[in-house]
Amino acid sequence: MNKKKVPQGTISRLFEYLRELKNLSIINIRTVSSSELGERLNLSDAQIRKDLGYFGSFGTSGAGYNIEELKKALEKILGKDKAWNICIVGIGHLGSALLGYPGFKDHNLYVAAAFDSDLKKVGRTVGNIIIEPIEKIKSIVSSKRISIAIIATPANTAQKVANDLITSGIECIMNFAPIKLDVPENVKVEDVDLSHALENLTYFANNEK
Amino acid sequence: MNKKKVPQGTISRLFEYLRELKNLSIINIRTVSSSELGERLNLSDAQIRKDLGYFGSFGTSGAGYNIEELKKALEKILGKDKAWNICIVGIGHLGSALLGYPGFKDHNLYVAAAFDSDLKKVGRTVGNIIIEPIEKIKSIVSSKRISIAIIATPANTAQKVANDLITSGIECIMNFAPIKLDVPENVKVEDVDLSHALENLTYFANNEK
DNA sequence: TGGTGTGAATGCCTTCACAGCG
DNA sequence: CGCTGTGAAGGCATTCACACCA
Repeated sequence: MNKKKVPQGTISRLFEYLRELKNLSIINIRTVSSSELGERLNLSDAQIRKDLGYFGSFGTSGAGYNIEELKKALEKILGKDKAWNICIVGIGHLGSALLGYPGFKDHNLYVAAAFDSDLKKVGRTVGNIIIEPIEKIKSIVSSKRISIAIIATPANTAQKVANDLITSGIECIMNFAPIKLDVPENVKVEDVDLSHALENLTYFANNEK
Repeated sequence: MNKKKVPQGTISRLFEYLRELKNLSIINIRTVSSSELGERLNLSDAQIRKDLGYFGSFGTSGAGYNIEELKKALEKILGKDKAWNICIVGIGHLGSALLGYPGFKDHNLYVAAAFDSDLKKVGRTVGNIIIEPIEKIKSIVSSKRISIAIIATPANTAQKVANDLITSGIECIMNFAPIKLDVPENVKVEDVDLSHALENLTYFANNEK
């Protein structure tokens, strides 16, 4: 078991492994080798063994990995065995879609609050969540023990919202606004800016053909 | 001017530079140095100079970069001076939100078609786009010269959709489905899987505190 | 003098290759 | 014999450091 820093991409790949293990489990396969798994995911066998190596030894020489065991181990590593409260800030087009997103519960995530600065929206119910005014972030985030926030506001208010969230003790932010948020080191930001992704594509379409 | 392979992250950062240059331009600043720009974006000055160096020399020794000039240069490099047709496949919660997303036109992107496999949805109009049956992908994508597709279908149909898109000559795919698409080398895929981003966050919340 | 452009150094991640184990 | 686990090698991206230029 290696205590060195785990590389960026390793965590994302562990989730891919877990997804694929579930698929294999469904079709009643019991065991898989790193090369079989790699072939299914377009990754090298060495990559997979190395990634797993950061967290322990899960395989059997000559036989590969027991799928049920590895699944359990990965679920533990990745925090899939616990539930998390999340909130969504900014209930525009995107925020509304997220409020209705059925995939959260698959990951043990529960939308515990929603906020918007527009007083016309405040008080409305979407799904079974009441939209709260943005001023209540501080009280609600801490009282409901929300650890993950999704920012779906316009760029110009995102930093202010982030600041409020941080003083309320948020741990993680998923940021849809097209700006780089300035946050302390102990807060993790995951940027999911649609424009950004699209921009990468237009660059490719423009240059690589 | 360097002809070597441009690193992964450089393109994304060029877009950040461009955004920030626009902000500076608005407040009537004419010139910026790599270190000033870096401070605003939380990046090192060397990083910025290196990134720009892949495409040419845009600065003046001792003075920094002329903002208007650099803006124009970046827009050209990044293909922001052209318009692109896109389509959206899978008009569920997410696909509908994307159809209503006002940000596309900011990037010169035009939604030229929408597809869904559910015949109850086919024929409906969202915004001013008629939802077409998924079987028409091949004919419409090529006839309307669509270069970018957004896949917002469930995971189990995403690969099939991708195959259809590829045979129709699509160049770029933005993939919201939680699977790794298998595509030829000349097609660029940008994964924007919400689950994936959320998973990274739960890992952080679980382990780094 | 202040700031660019860029080879060289560093550091991180992936791939290689193989000893060792079941 | 097949496959894991892991040091070593290799490759790619970022950072350093400085010659050179306005």
